[in-house]
Amino acid sequence: MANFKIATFNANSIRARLGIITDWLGREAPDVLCVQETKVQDKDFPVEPFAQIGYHCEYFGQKSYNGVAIITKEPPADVRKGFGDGAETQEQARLIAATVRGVPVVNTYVPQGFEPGSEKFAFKLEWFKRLRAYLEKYYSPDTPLIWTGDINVAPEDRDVYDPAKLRGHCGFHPDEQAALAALTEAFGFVDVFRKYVDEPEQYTFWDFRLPRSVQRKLGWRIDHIFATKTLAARSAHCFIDIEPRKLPKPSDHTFLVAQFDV
DNA sequence: ATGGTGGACAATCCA
Repeated sequence: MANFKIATFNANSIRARLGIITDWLGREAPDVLCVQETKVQDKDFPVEPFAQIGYHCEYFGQKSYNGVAIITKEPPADVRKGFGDGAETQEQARLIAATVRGVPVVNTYVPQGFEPGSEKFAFKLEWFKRLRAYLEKYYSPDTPLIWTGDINVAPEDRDVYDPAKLRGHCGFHPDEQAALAALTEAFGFVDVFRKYVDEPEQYTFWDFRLPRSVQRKLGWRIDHIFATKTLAARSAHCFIDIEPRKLPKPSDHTFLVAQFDV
């Protein structure tokens, strides 16, 4: 069995974080890095810096906002961009899928949702239903599949810094947790990080607007790696790499990594 | 105390 290493990272502009990402790839050498919020049109995607360190890029972007990419050592197969469900009215580049070394990977940037009661919040809840229909169309709960990315929902109380205060806020609202749970239960998804780490205060996101949020542990665990049961049974490790968050110009998210024997 | 900062991109929008 060979080791399969996958990571996810919300870059908040792939061009602004290029050095952070290429340095990290050089150090961790994953088979796959899934990126969200690339914030770049396809014609301007920085393919060259990745090619120079031996990585191939598949990307689906738009001007200024959103944008996702799958960066791999070996060129992937079966690349798909967007839901393709006809409901992508205003351009919303939030999903890219590919099969890497035989492992199907779906990388999503789930809508942030603004605030409960808003149109954006309703769009976010609906987006989970569209994702479920998409997954049921192309994949099966009984075969290996990874769903990863910035999911923009903290599943449990231990996944936010102050559950009593934050309950009902966007990202930690019961309706969002129910929407996520409906999808994970439908597909039997295992939260791979929670297979290995039970402790609270394990975060992947810290708000830029809160001063010294990392040092004060004011974080959220909203980036996830989900695997179907048959694949999760072959997981070997999962961890949050906090080091890039300590760099001078970090993203507000950090890297989440999982390994499988496949 | 309803702010704060960062990025894209060219006045605000998004997170």
